[in-house]
Amino acid sequence: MDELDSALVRMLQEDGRRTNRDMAQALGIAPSTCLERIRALRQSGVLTGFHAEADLAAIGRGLQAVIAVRVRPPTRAVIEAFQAFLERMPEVISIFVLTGNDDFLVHVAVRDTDHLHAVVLDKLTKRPELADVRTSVVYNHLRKKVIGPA
Amino acid sequence: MDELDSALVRMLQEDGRRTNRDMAQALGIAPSTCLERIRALRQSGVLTGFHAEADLAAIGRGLQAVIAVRVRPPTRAVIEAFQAFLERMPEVISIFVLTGNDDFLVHVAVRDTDHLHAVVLDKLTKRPELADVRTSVVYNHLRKKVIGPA
DNA sequence: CGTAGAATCCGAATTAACTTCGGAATCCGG
DNA sequence: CCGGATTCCGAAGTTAATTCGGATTCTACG
Repeated sequence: MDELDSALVRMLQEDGRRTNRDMAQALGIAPSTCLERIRALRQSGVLTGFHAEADLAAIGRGLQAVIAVRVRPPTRAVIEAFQAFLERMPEVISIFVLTGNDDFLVHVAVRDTDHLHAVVLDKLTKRPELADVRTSVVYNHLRKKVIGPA
Repeated sequence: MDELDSALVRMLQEDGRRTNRDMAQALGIAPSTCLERIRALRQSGVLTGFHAEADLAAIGRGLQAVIAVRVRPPTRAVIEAFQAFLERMPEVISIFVLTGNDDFLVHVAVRDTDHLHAVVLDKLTKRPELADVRTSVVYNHLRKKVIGPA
């Protein structure tokens, strides 16, 4: 993980389709060297994948919310079962498992408020282990693409 | 946005480096057609970008937390200034602007607990508009890669 | 220092993919 | 049924990815 590797990670976080040649030229190294570096970064688990990002509104899911959830009892079995349940819900796009008062923070993307209401009332509150739910609508969600080393 | 477009978005969300030829073959269309479809999806804003994903632990930021923040007064000027401040913090990887009791949910990735403590005490609580902070450590964060239409 | 071994890097050649574009096919409104 | 517009295809040309043998650099140890 030298300066070259960091630069490559940064460039690929910014644009996952930037060509190998282009990056090699930007860094002043040979394309074959650049390719080998990136292969090593993948192999070693620094780069975990490449993904396209889709506009949520464009695919009919323009409303986002975060739902704080408390489950009882907060045992491993209950937590893991509830997490598996969340993962299978198509409305869920991200799950935080937390310390503190709430056990989960569930990030959902839905069609509209009716859809959101249905998710909370018809899916979440159907679960007997669910002890408490607080839903907040998301006005805006910013996600940083480039994340540098500490 | 027909069935072909949805399939392409799904495939590229899963693997942003999947080749055009490969996807064309999987869908039974010509590579040139496939390319044109993807160009149109980008042009129309459905596909917003391609990004590499890096392992946070591998880049020395293995500890995540979500910080619920309330600012006073919750005016546009204050909210926007605080958001701009958050965006400039390198520890912040994602920001939710919310309805409800808290105004922001700040997702941070830091080196260790000392680093987290420093972020909260030395950066956030330095801001005079900050009225309330609650920090929760993240045990686990799952992010769905493939997000289908509603 | 000097050296041997390992790791890294390079560059040319091969392979594969992207991209363009003219023409055929299809769709759709009148 | 017809005309126009859109979409789709496939071949050709361009560019990029990938491989690999040799040269260079680094490193540990005598």
